[in-house]
Amino acid sequence: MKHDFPARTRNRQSYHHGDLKRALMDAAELELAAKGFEGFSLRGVAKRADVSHGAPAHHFTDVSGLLTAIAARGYERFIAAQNRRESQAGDGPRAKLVASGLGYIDFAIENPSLFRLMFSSGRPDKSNLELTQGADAAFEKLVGHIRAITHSDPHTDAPAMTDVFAAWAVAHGLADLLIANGLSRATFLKPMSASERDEFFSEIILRAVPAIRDEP
Amino acid sequence: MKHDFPARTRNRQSYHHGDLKRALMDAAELELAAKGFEGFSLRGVAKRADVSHGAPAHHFTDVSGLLTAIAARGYERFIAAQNRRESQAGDGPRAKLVASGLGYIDFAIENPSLFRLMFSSGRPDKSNLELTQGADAAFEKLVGHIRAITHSDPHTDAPAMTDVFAAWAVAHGLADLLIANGLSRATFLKPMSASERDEFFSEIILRAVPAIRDEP
DNA sequence: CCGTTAAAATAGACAGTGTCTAGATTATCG
DNA sequence: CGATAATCTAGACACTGTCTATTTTAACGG
Repeated sequence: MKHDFPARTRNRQSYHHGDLKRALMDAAELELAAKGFEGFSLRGVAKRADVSHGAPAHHFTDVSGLLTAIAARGYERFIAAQNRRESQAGDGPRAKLVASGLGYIDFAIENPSLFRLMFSSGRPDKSNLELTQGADAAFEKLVGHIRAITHSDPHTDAPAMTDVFAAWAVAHGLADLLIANGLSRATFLKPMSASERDEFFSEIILRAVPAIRDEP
Repeated sequence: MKHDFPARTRNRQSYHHGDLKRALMDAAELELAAKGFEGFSLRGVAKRADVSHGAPAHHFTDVSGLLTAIAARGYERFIAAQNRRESQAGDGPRAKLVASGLGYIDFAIENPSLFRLMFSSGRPDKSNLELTQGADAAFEKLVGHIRAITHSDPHTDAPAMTDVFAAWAVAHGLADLLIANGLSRATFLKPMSASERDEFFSEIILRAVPAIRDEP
């Protein structure tokens, strides 16, 4: 016998958790937001879920597996953030594109560590199906906006695909610079209110897809 | 007596290294390039420099100090990469701006981990003087390009500062997406040669600063 | 309902990490 | 030449991720 004292040192009704997988993902998001991307620890996640340090392995294999799951779920919120902005936006396809970009930036500001995990780290397993599905969905959303503006399919029309990447690069660049605090260089001109900031970003996003490409 | 065997187990002439600080920085860049940003280890750097694991602390305090120094030195190469492109470019200020952006991207592709360290990680100490000087120099370089195009000073003229951030965001977004492999979505249309890729990026960068803003 | 089997969760061990500290070695300079 | 400071070493500590044996519980076929 290895353990000569009761194993149940944790305050939980049953030995089995019931829904540990989800609980671990919730705990992992908290850990990520609290400790940041660098200080993230698998054992810290286990502590948050009030579970032994080895428990996560059974559901996620290793830390990369957990982070992959977190990143995949992140795409849902990522798309939700864009939808939120789009529903508040005006009608035209350009307005929708701009709103989508603002949602992109919203998401980065609200979840900087998760954003970095998803877009700027090699940690999630990019061959994971759920992850690639999330990324594909986000990409196709953007593709749809450009199609609505240009009336041509980016998947077969190279100039339209250029528009896709121009818009993506601008939104991504703004978001990444923002959470790296690079924009503090801009606001020293004058501190911006929320609506001023939206206006500032909107103009920059609009430049990515020149009006000349609009189809009536 | 604590050490009962000769302390000099390393194949070096003298106990003192001579130029350990520089040697550690070189080793750290190798380690960063080899193990990537995640797998970077201070002890691994010490091994590369053939020095005890505690030696780096004397020159850099801790791992953050070493990474800060690496990031600061990274700006020199970052600016050099831009200068290389600018010297090959045509005359006009727009051509110089585009070249600078292509250099931005070159740097990211050639040093992806270093790029991430500099722009997308909280690890370097941003209050460090040499680091902020490097970042400022890079920023002022861009400011100069926009000033040459618009003939107005971004530091006092808000529209010109908007141009600065538009150009910065586009270049940064393209670079960051590239090293995250996001561009693989574009090249499935057709694989691009180096010059085609330059053309592709150039067009996108140009959109950031509309021609209407040119001053003769 | 019971016994067997699979799943879920535990705690211990191991190598590796960053940082701290005491000690050993050497350069520097009055 | 001798004192002092700088440099480097090696051991310790707490922490990390992963592996393994073990315990507890759920699920399910008879």
